[in-house]
Amino acid sequence: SRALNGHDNVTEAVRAAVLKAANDLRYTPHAAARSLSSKRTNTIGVVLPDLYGEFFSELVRGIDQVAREHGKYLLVSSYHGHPEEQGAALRAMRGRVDGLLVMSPYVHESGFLTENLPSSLPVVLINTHLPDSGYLSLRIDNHGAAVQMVRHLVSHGHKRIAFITGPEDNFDARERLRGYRDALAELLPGVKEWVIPGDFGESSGHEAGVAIAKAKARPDAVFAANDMMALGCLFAFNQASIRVPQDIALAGFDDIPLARYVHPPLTTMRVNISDLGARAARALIDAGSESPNHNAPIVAKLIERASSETGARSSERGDSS
Amino acid sequence: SRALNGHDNVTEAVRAAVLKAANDLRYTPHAAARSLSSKRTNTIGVVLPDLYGEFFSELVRGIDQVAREHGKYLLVSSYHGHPEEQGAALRAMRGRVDGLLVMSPYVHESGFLTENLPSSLPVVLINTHLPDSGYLSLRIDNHGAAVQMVRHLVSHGHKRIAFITGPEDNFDARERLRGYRDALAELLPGVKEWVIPGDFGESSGHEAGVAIAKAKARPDAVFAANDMMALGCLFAFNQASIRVPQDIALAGFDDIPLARYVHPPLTTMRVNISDLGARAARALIDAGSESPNHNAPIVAKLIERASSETGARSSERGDSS
DNA sequence: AGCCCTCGTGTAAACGATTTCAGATGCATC
DNA sequence: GATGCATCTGAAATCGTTTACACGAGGGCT
Repeated sequence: SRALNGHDNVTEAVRAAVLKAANDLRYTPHAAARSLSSKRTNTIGVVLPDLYGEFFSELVRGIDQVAREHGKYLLVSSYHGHPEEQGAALRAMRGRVDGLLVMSPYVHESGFLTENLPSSLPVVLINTHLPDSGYLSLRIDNHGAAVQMVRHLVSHGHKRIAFITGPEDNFDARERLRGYRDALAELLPGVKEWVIPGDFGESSGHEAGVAIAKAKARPDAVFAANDMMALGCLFAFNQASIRVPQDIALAGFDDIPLARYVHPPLTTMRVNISDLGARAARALIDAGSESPNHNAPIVAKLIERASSETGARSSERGDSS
Repeated sequence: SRALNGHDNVTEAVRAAVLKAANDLRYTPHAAARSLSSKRTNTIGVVLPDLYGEFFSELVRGIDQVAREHGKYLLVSSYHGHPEEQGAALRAMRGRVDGLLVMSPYVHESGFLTENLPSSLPVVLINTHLPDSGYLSLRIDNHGAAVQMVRHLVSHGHKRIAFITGPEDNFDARERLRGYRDALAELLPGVKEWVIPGDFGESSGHEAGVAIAKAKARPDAVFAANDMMALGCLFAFNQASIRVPQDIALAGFDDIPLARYVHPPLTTMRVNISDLGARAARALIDAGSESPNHNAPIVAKLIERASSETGARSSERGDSS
């Protein structure tokens, strides 16, 4: 063991002999036994609500990158919205991992989470609303991003700005809504908010678009809490022969790959998700050393495209990825 | 242990007492210790070349789904094309997992793989070229899919069909090329093949498109070995004012989400990737019981869209996902 | 020369579960 | 009433490492 693990209290001659023997015998250490005695697993646990879609794919990719740099393995687990599965997943991590990355974007579960998070392991929360828990927590600055977008729309002269919300129990969605409201109150005092319910799905965006098309007084601009709803909305506008951006401006949130390719290309907020994952992983690995910037929220970047332009111009085609 | 693990040789009274005590103490079994003694980890290892992009995201999702149904955990590992990392990853799985799902789409490494795959664990290969290894191996019927696509193009009256290849050392790419050649030889004997090198990247597709645009005699149709290259090619055609499909038909492979949204929507081959992952996981879990259909290749489905239509028609907009 | 300290190596305890094995208890049978 | 058998429980071995500890040899110092 001493020879193989590179301890310094072993003669080079002996080490060479051991190494040769190990190689000859095709010896591979048994990870479970090693973990049991050393109390380290070299594995970090990742507990996510789902694995579907680009967001999680990118998140895991960022985590994986940092993990590999540090020689850590990744134990992933998704719970598909079932709290009991999430609890089971969290508890089953004991003895399996050295630390946990947990994402739980549901606002109602804060008690549940503190109940089930293992106390003995370092934990980093991702985009999870758990106030005053003492856990390290990384999040996207959804509020600031929404403010930024409203500011952009207002700067283009729009006054009546409608907002299509996400699911009520989703923390990101709430923060975006809050940003919309705050920005509106600050930039356009006296103008009433216009909030249309949605659920992040394309069809709910479509319904919202239909509702807007039917309204007697249409808004100048529509800000959807995510791109999929914005696309649904755009589709509804197309069907109703409402031109974007000439008749109505449209903006989304997430910058999904499609956003660049639709007609007109969609103005949206981009969040570097793999960076979010990478920073979370780094924060977990550095846990204890308390780098202060670990807690800084991830700021989103405004991606201006044709869907929010003031004049009608030609379409943009993005760079290839 | 007997009480907690539901063995039947324990009185209900005792079991209840143990369960209560365990609950009071917030006892959680230590996975490493359990694995060491029981020789089971309830974990399956997934070794992939990368985690980037929709393909791997979907693959992992399919695997995860089946794994969760069976109460298994997932240890994922990517090696980013570095064989030494891949070897290390494979060896480090000992004592960590009960079985391995391995994808290694490089044709040149067959010796390397047999060398590093742990002999003691059940292994299922995904889209990996390793002839006569005895391992269970699931693959996509790339050859058949390419044949199907060429058949489709030919049935629309195209005769001069160009093919943009993928990376030379990629097994999928090779199979698609082989399918193109075989179909051409069968359906259009005497017509010479037209193969343009590519590397699966959008820019290589763009270069191929530029080359085709410059050619004195253009092909009737272009079949790209994947959608990204087809999109690059489409972009080049747009720049050269070549109309698709009126002047030239275009087809891709993969059915990435974008394919439906570009102008014109792209004809392509769809592979149910999450199903591939799910079937691989199922095969691994059932390892030993030898269900014969485990080895059946995954067949791709032709998705006909406007980019290969004979007459110029209006664009299609797909259903929302 | 004797002492102490350092360095390297062999031995054994610990890690926390599962599982085998040996008793103990209770019940039925002869 | 003794024997046998089935059932449950307690003790101990086991899994494959790491690490603490003890021991012996060698070198520098007084």
